[in-house]
Amino acid sequence: MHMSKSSQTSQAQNIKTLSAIQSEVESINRIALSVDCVIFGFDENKLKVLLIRSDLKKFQGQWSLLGDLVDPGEELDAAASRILKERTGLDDVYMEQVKTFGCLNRHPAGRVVTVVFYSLINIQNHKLKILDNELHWHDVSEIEELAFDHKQILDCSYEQLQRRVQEHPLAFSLLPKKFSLRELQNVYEAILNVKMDRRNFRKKFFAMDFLVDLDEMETDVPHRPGKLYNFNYNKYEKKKKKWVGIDF
Amino acid sequence: MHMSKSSQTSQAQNIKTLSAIQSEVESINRIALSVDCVIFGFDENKLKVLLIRSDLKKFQGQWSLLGDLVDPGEELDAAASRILKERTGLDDVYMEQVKTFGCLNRHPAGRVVTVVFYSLINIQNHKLKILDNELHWHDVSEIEELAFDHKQILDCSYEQLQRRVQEHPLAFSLLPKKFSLRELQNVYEAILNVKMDRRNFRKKFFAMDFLVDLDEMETDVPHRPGKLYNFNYNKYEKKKKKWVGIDF
DNA sequence: CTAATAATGTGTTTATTTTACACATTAAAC
DNA sequence: GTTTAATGTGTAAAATAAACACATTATTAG
Repeated sequence: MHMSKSSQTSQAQNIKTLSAIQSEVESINRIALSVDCVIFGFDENKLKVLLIRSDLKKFQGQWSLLGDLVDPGEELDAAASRILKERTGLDDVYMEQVKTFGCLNRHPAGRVVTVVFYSLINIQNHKLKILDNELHWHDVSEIEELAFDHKQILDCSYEQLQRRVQEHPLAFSLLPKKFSLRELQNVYEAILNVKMDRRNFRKKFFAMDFLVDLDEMETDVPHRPGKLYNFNYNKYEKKKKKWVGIDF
Repeated sequence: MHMSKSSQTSQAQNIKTLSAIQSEVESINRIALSVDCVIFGFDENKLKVLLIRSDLKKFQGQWSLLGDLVDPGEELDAAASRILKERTGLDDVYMEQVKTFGCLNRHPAGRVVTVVFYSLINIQNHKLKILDNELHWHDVSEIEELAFDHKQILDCSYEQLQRRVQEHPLAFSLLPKKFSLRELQNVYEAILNVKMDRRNFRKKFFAMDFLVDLDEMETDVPHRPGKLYNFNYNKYEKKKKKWVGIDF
């Protein structure tokens, strides 16, 4: 960052002292910083997102994403991890920064700029920590309104997830370590909102050669059980492709 | 954002008052917010980025991106536009948010979180406003070190540009309104750092059917002049494809 | 126990897309 | 007017993606 606004510079060299910058930071700064977490899960063949009842009067009764102010001594992703851990009990979770939302009027308490992260978690792995307010999974496709600008944030995060899941092996983070090809296809169909051909889907994943056949079968399914697989991230890291093309 | 840290809530409903939130914001907030602009241009068949000499003693002599603190009453993208306008004289420029960088120690003056935008401008359209410090175009491929964490920011922005340019018609923003197919190919080759087949490149763009043949020819080229085209954004908006696939 | 059900598992054919590749044409430079 | 260096064009081969049907297996219902 180049701080062009300051005029307290040593004129000869036009080089600012550190203390000049520091006081500049102190005086100008009237912006609060928060993080919001878009926590995606997958259940009942649907993409879900974790929401909580808003604790603001203005949005009473409405649902909102999980977020909190960032502590001045806290890294951004650490703040997001803290929120996730508090609410789901999980750490070591796939997380990615989405975008920062800073509209002047997005928060009724004043200027609050929020850095958004999305996470992918395996719903079966965790127990929700319902603390102050209700905490529930909601179908992403059925959400029409949220508190603050959180609908817009959710839409943006979902679109980013849709883009990323097509080029990176994210889908596995939504599933148990062992999964069937049917479950994997269900994840893709839910995220991308399309139907895929079962045979071509299998062919594609076997051709990639990142799935490990565990020689185990599904249990407790009301039909012929399928084989279980897991994803070999090491193999992926070695072989992942860099494609170059123009397509729009 | 759900502000779980506060304990000054109306206990019955667990609903916070606005003033409780406001004072919370006031007291907790010790983080400064800036924007940084990664301004890309294209010249001499190379991708360029606009840099300025750092005005911080600690980074004396090093180059840095253009940035500034965000005014509390200023939108994030407005701050980025302001910087761009100040330095290049241009508005109405392609701009996209990249990511927010907030490492605790990224700025020597204290906690400064910065929202990064990249812009694409046509170098021939503007006159640099060299104010306090030197302002120069640099080959992106030759930059090895920058002040602050700006090298990391540049790398991240460049990678985002590489991804985006393959799926969206951004390249045109780096060229004059009228351009030859050769120039267009040069932009892609510079950004993606690959060589492409001239015939296949032409075939691909003609098939897309977004280029308008202007019935004009290049002038002042030391060889047979090529035809000039421009890009029809309206047609693109109507026909752009949503592709769905899995590829990694 | 048997039959019906509902899912898994597997190959081939066709269409589409991408890649590789060569020669005639045009204007500028000498 | 000859040389030079770029533009402009088409086709064949290869790779990828899409469409498509039937036998198999475990569970469920009768």
